[in-house]
Amino acid sequence: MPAVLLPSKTRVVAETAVVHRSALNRNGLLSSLAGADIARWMPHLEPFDMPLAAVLYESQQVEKYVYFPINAIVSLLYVMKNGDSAEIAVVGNEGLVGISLIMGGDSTPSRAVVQSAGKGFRVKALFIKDEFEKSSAVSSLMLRYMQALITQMSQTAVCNRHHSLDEQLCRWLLLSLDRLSGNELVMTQELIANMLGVRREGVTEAALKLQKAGLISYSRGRIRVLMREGVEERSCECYAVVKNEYDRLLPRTPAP
Amino acid sequence: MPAVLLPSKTRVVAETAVVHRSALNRNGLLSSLAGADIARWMPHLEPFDMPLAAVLYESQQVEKYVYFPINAIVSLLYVMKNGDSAEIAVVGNEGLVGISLIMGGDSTPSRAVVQSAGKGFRVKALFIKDEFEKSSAVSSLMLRYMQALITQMSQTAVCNRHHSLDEQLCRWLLLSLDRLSGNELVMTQELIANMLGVRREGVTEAALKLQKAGLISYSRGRIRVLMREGVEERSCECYAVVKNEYDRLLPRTPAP
DNA sequence: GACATAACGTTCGATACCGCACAGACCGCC
DNA sequence: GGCGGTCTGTGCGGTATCGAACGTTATGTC
Repeated sequence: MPAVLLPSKTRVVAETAVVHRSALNRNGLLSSLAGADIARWMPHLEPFDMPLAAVLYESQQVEKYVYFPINAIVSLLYVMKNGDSAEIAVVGNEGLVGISLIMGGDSTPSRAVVQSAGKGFRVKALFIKDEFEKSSAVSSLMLRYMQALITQMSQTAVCNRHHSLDEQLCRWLLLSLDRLSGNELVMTQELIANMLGVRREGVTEAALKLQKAGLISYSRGRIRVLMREGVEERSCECYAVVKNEYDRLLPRTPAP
Repeated sequence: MPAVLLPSKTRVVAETAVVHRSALNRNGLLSSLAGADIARWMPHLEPFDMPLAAVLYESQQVEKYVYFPINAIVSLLYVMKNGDSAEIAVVGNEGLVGISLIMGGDSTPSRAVVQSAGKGFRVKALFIKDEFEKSSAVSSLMLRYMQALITQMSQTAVCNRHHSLDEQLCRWLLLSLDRLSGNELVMTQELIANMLGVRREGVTEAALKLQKAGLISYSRGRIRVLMREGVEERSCECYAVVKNEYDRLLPRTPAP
C-alpha cells in the first residue's frame, strides 16, 4: 500500500506532484482541502516515514512540524513521573498531530508516539500557522478537527472513570481499526496495556474473552477482528459517541 | 462581591459602561482583550446570572450564547445513558463556556452545569464567531484558552485512570478554589461525587482524612481549605500540570 | 534442530472502590 | 421547640483491578 505513495523512483518532479495528489486523499484533512488551498500546500508537504515507537512530539518540547498520518496511527499519551502512562487520544488518517503548534501554545505536557507504523506527510509549523490565519477554509477545517479531538479526549476521561477494561479494550480496538485499512492490527498486548494504562495481564484476560467468543483472533502481536459487530456490542457507548462526532464534524468528502 | 458588578440602580448608561469595564477585569479572557477589541465588545456583553445547577449547555443542543464566568464555576460533564456522570473540565473566571460555538461544531456531547453559583457575562455566538475571524488578538487568545482547556481534559483522563480518590479530591478542590476568591467552597459532598464520578461515601471518607489532618474543615456544604500547601502535597501531579499550562498559556495581564 | 527471546497465559493474595443499608447530626421552618 | 429534610458518617459483603511470580508457546536465528 505504501506503493501508492511512492510508486517509482523516477526523478520527474511533475510526476512526484501527481503522486502526492492521489496520496493526499488518504488523509482526511488534506483531502478536504479543496482546489486552491491544496495547490499552495503541495510544495510544502514532505512524505514522512513513521516507524513503530517513533516519538513525534515530546512533552514540553517545541516541535517544528505538523504530521498528517496516512496509514500510521499515532497515540497522544501522558507519561507520569513514575513511568505509568495513559493514552489521551489517537490520531490516524482522519487527522493531524500537532494542533498545539496551530493553537499557539507550541508545546504540550503530552507525548505523541507512533503506535502502528506507516507513512504520512509532514508540514513546517510556520507554514501551517500562516495558512490557518490566511485561509478560512483551512482554519474552519482545523477548528472542526480540534473539536472532534476534544470529544475524543473527553470521552477517554469518562471511559477511564466508568467503564470496565473489557469495554475499554473494545472501544480501543474499534477506534484503532477505523484509522487503518483492513481488519488487522499489529500490536502486542503489552503495547495496548501501555495505551490503556492497565496491566498487560489485564489485556490478556480481556482479549481472551473476545477470542473465546470468536470475535477476534490474535497471536504474537497480530490482532484480527473477525466480527466487528460483536466487538461493537461489547464496547461501551464511548466508541459510538466519538465516532459520531468525527463523522458529524469531518464528513468525508465524496470521491470526485 | 457582585456589588462590583452592579453597584447602583441608577439608570445612567455611561455609568453602567464604567461598571462593566471594571467588572471585565474579573474574567481573565475579557481582561486580556486590550483597548480596541474590548471597546467593540462592550455593547455586546450582557451581565448574566448563574444560579446553582443551571444548565448552560445541554448535550447535543446548539446554544446561542457564550458565557464568561466572573465568580461562578461551571463544570463540563458527560452524563452517561445510565445516569452516571463524570466531569471533563471546570471553567471559572479564567475562561469561557462554549468553545464549540467558536470552533464551528456548535454542539458537543457534554453538558455545562453551574457548580458554584455566581455571575458572569454572556455574548451572542454570532458576535464572537465574527470577532474570532476578524481580530487576530481575539483568535489568538481563544486558541490559547482552548489549548489550556485541552490540557485540563487530558489530565482529567490521566487522573481518572491512575490516581486515588484521595488524590483526585485534592486536585479537584485546588482547581475549584483557583477559580474563586477566598478559601471557601459551597459544595456538598454529593455534588463533588457527581463531578468526580464516584460514590458520595467515597468523598465523605476522603474528606474526613483531610479534615482529620487539619487541612480542611467543612459542614453541610461549606468547605474551607485551611492549609492549601497540605492539600497540594496530597494532590497528584495533575493539578500542577494543569495549573502550569494555564499560567503559561494565559498569563495574567498585570494590572494597569 | 537447538536455543534465546518475545509474546501470551495462569494463579494468588492485596486493595480500592462499589452498592446498599442505616444511623446520627445539623438546619430551616411552622 | 418539635419536625422534616438534607447532609454527613459508618459498616459490610462483593468485585475489578493490581502487583508479583511463574509457566507455556510461538518465532526467528545460528
